Amino acid sequence: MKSEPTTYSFDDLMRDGRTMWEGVRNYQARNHMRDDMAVGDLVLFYHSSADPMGVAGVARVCSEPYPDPTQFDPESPYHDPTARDDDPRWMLVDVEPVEQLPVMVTLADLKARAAFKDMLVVQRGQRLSVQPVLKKHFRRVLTLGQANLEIR
DNA sequence: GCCAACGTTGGC
DNA sequence: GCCAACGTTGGC
Repeated sequence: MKSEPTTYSFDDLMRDGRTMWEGVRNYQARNHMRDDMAVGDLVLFYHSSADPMGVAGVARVCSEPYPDPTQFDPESPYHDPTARDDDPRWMLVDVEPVEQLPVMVTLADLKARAAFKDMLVVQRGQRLSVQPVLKKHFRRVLTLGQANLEIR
């Protein structure tokens, strides 16, 4: 999951303990949250448009998908006037922090390694803010980031 | 600040 | 249903 750290960083998530992944307004990204994520799934938290860019930490999905309340809020920058109460358009999940990576794994790191050649986030023009990660890539990021966490 | 990629909108 | 125009994302 990508976030611009000036908007919401991994540090912010650690401070908050939990957050709604609000504001996703892309159908494919929404579908990943709505259809492909389950409570307990681990997430790579990626800082985009930042210095440095890259994976800052590991988070975990901690809710079922539910309607993004900001779509109904006229005050919100994510307000969607076409969304109806009885037919919500945008869904989200909550996430909680698991571990900050002791060593951030930057986009440059990912691009420099053949192991990540087929990882979506390093592909040119890949803008999806919520995207699937192969287990082999996830493991490798944990290793490079010197995470304490291990996954099976 | 630039611009390639690419999703969405709306006229036809 | 096509596709040009337009807006946004996000790396550089």
